[in-house]
Amino acid sequence: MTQYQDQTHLLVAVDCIIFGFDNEELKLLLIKRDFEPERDKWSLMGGFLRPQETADEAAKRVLHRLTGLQDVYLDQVHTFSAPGRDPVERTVSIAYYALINIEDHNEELSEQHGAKWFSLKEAPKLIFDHEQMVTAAIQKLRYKTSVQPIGFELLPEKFTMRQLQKLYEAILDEELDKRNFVKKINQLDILTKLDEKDMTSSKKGSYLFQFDQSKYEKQASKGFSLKLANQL
Amino acid sequence: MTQYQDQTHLLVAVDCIIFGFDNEELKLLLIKRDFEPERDKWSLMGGFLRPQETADEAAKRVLHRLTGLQDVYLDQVHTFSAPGRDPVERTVSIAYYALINIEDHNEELSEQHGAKWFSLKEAPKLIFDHEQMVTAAIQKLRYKTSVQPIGFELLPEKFTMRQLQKLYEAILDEELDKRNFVKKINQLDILTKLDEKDMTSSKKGSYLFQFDQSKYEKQASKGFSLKLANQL
DNA sequence: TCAAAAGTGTTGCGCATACACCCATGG
DNA sequence: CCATGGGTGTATGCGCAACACTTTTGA
Repeated sequence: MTQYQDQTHLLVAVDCIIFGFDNEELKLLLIKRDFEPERDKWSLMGGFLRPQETADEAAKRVLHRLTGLQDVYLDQVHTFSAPGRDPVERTVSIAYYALINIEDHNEELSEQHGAKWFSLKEAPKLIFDHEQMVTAAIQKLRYKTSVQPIGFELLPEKFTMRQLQKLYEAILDEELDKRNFVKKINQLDILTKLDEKDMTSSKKGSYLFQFDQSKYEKQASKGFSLKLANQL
Repeated sequence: MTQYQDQTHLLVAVDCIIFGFDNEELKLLLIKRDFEPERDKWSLMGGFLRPQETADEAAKRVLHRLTGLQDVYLDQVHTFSAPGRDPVERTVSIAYYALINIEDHNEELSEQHGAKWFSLKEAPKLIFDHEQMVTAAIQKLRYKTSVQPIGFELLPEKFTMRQLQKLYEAILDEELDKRNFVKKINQLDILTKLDEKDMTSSKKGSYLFQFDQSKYEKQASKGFSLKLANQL
């Protein structure tokens, strides 16, 4: 049986672009590298692919190690393979982005890794090609958001319309009209309006909503015909 | 300096989904595997990543080997990494799709590889996860086509509106209205109408058009605001 | 003269956008 | 009672989709 013995074997890694949302802007969870080269520089959380796992599983593992979270929304973005991208040794890296609720993650764990949230616009320089990865991830997130309603992973279970709107504004980086936004979301018919109100943001209080998986699936099967963003 | 010595090294490959167009439907260039396992089964053209090349370069190389073509339109689709996907040895594969003019490729070369064009709908079973790759490639191609005018790579240098329409219909797998189509393409303003006519398709003859790179760039910088497909 | 493909404009409707006022309540 | 954010409806215009007839000419 033919073997592939003469071929070069390479390191394969995953790197995770971890998005969070603080009700104002999109955030990125970055870690401070604690080994050479580039010690103390900021970087994405990553890890090498192990013999018996898929890249998706590796990304999940890496994410769990940093945040303590399971079942995180993950999406493969792009694979980076320039020979010199990691100066230590050639490594092909598969970039993933993750959407997590910023409140949920285990702070102890992430502190152990020297992790910190940065707003997208104030993120520090990153090592290697990690900034390219972030750029590609945002683009993909934006695209996904504009064709299908994702992003609820970034919010608490119960949220107000206002929060959701702020989230979309942060992802798309444009302001949206309050009334039109509510109309669109309601047309999507994937949320349940609760009887509860959130009283922290105003005197009147604002209704809380909840993502409804079964509604979502019903609508998804019809195809989301609704345009959430002005342009892709 | 920390090294990554304890980590598993893997084979990394690229696989190419090669699209062509015969004025009627989308075609796929497949090769017959001439080694075990799965000898004589149909497969995508692929190759292993070499020490000093990026994945993009590897895809170009593989494509050149099969078709004799240089400077082919290539787009990375997705990376496949299931541990058992290649039974010989674990291989992570980065899938690319390529758009080529079906008339252009070197037939000798492709015959040497036992390559053959198949219409998308009549393609044979493929080895490993290659069918998944094809599916993912079509989706990405469809998406790209609907947000920016690509696909001219699939046509001869001079082509008729009718050919272009057929191409879009093949990619999007839906019928388009002739008059609306012409309007949309004209609005894009990226083609030059020639004084020549193609006389092979009808008695009247139909005008030939040519893709105009400089017009394209001018329009691209404004962003293509035009919707070519009904839905993404 | 007829068959076959090419070329061309108009209308109506649906959807997205733009826009402003009242409500409820805590302080 | 007032300040703050929450919640809601309508009118307009544009862009997309639907639609049919005339032209050309080779056979």
